[in-house]
Amino acid sequence: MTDFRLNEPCAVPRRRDPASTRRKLLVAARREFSRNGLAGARVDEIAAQAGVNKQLVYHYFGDKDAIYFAVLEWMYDEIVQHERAFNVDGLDPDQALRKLIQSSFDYLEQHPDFVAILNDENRNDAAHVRNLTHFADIRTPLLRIFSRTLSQGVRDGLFRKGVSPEQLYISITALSYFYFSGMPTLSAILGKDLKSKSALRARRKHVVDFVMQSLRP
Amino acid sequence: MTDFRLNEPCAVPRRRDPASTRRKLLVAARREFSRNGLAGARVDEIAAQAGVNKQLVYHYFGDKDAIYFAVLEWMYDEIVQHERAFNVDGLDPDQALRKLIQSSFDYLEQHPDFVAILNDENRNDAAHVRNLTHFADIRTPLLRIFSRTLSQGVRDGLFRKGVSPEQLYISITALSYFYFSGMPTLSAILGKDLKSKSALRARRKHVVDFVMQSLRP
Amino acid sequence: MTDFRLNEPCAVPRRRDPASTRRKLLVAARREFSRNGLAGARVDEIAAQAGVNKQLVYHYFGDKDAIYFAVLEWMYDEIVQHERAFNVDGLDPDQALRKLIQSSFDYLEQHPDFVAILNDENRNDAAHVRNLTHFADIRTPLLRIFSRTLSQGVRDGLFRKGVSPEQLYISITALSYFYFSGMPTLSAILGKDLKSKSALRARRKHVVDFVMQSLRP
Amino acid sequence: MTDFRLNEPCAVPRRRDPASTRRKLLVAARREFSRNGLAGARVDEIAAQAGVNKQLVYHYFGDKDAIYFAVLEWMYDEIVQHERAFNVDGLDPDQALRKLIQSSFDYLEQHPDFVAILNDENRNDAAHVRNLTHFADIRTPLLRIFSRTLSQGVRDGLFRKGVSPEQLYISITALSYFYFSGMPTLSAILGKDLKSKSALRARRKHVVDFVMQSLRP
DNA sequence: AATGAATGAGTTTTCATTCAT
DNA sequence: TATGAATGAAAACTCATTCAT
Repeated sequence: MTDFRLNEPCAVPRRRDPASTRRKLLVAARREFSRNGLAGARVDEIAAQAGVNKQLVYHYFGDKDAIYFAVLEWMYDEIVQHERAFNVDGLDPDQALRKLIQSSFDYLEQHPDFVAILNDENRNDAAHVRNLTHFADIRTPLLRIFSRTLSQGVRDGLFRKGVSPEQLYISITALSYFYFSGMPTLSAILGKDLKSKSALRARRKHVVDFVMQSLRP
Repeated sequence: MTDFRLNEPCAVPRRRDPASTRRKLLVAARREFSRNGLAGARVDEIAAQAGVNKQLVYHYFGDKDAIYFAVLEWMYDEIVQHERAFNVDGLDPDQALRKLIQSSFDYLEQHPDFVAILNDENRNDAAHVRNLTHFADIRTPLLRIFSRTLSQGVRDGLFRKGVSPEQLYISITALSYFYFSGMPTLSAILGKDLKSKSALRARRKHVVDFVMQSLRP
Repeated sequence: MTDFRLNEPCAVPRRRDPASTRRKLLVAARREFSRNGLAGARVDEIAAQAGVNKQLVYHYFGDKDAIYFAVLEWMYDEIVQHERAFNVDGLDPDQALRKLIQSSFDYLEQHPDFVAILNDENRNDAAHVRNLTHFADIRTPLLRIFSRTLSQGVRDGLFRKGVSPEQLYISITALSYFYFSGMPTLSAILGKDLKSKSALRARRKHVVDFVMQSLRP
Repeated sequence: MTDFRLNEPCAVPRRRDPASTRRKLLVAARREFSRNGLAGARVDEIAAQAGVNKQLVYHYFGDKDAIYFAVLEWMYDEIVQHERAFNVDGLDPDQALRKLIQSSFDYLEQHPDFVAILNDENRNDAAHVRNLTHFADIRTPLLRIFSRTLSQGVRDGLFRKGVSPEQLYISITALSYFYFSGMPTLSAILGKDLKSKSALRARRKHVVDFVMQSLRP
């Protein structure tokens, strides 16, 4: 707003920075969509939060749906990147699985907007997510790790037989995801604050234990 | 259009049936809110689906928020009633817990609109649910059953020690709830239809097994 | 605006008069569309001119295109009615044709908005007019009269042979229509006011003479 | 994107061709205005069709109205040039008039965008056309030819007396102009394709005959 | 001369809500 | 109790125009 460097007129930073504008819009949109859902989100609010003219939403993305879609793509890219970075090489199945569970928990804790937006998508029958190019590819790396870890654990006598890797994948996700996604209602029902440091620590431990105990031979 | 019985102008049957009208509005509203969320739902659509005039929404409920709240109360009553009817007397802890898990799964399967609406509530920080009178009471009966069953199972040497009944309650709910709530996205990720008869049966079995195995001493 | 009959509370006229509202909207729309074309017309302006809330345009018609279409239908009905009322029975071909020409001239003079809207339609390739139900029916009565009058005049030795009734229909319309439709430009080119009483009288006479002279045997 | 010839930065050929750019914009604008009218035309579309940046419309012309005006001037110049090239010297009045009528018909057939834009101008009360410098001059040459031809024909006993050259000018124009301007609606009414080769030939002949017959003594 | 980002005012359309009967 | 007209505020989206490079 105020320019503090009087002697460097050409160094005035960030006037006309399309990449930055686009990014600011996406950040604001992600926030707005996660708070209010697709239907409840306001284009005006997105622009205001991004600190730019409303028309730029249309200039960069086309319409409300399109920027929503761009947010989904962004979230998707983040996850793919996160999972690509994930590495359990050298760990025994027990350690690998613990790490997987914790990683899943931590990711959801750190990305509450992801949880919120995904819930809205699911209510809407994943209408947009379906159209993400190669969306299904998301499963390959993670499921492969699950499968390999599980079968190796079974072979090593660490895990019991008969557990489907897909069901296990759903269950591990469920145990963390629902905690965050259902937190407001759960807090009301249980009458306690579930997002306190200690509550989070307790839940994280419970999830790991719950799964590992279930897999005992 | 034209009434052919001239002598009984008031005998025209079923025009004016307040109770029925109210019920039809609630049914339509539940459907509309579950499909589109609070923000996305349309008062026009609710009235149209109920087959009555839009003004009656305001006549019976006050405003959009109020009918949404009425839907929440209705859902809440249903659950309370369902849980009140729930009975594990005479069952040993193992059987009781299995029944609890299955019951939870079945209830969610049969009430997809409940799942959808609750998700929207959670995104909105449970703003309305909080205001349900005695909402917290919902926990008492169910948690008491959990606690009793769990501690008795531990005492009987059927279940391992150290599992918090609250965490167990969350986990059991999570394993079923997330399956339904995340179904559209999960289907896309896993590339299979999760709402088929066989998929539902498999998941139900997995959830019961997963929990029971985890509780082994 | 002001109610002058104080003693008849139930006679207070025109609060809630849907038919009147719809009519007022149509009148305002016809005016607005004729002045500014479909693209240039403003829904706001239509509502303001009708003295009602803008939303009523959508309530009664759907959208801007729909009220435009309704205006076209109205104009079409007017013409059909006008032509249906047209009667040359008992007149000899010469008199009948003169009457036809004058009637055509007079109708266009009295309906300048018709001319303006039709021009816009034509620029837009008659996109809407095409969809008027039975639009083609408009030709039947008028063309039939032309054909009959013409052939009878030929038979009676009043008119020369070899004139196509369709060409004649187009020409008679053209001679009047273009005068009104092109009036602003023509006035500028010729440097005189073409809509003055005397100019109109002169043109009307010219058109009749021009056609009748042309048909001489 | 990157220029690889470091020593001839300005030698990049044909980027920057002001005259060509201006021309391309005018061509695109004429097309756009004729299709959509002044109100319906889009500056974006004009630039896109011209294949240049939108800002150049403002650079070269000022604003939307100004480029519209430039199109009118262009059309006006074309007509003036066309009429200046027109020559009936050495022809007897009969032949001269036939040539005039045919020329008028042919010009309109070949310039449908002229017809479209003029219609829009007329709906708008010729607001822009009025301001064309020396616009009225357009009449001088053509009307003079009409007057001379007509009076000479009367003198020669070829044409009847009492026909106003101005009315004749309007009528001749009307008979051709309306055919093209009203073609979409007329086609719909008459149920036939009026722009086919044979239909055009028939109309052209009819117009010439119609006028010449009318002028018989 | 040329580009594309950025702006603000406007324009259509939607929607919850109230009014009159 | 029931209906449909009517309203005003707000929302999405458009568009001519200007700015910065």
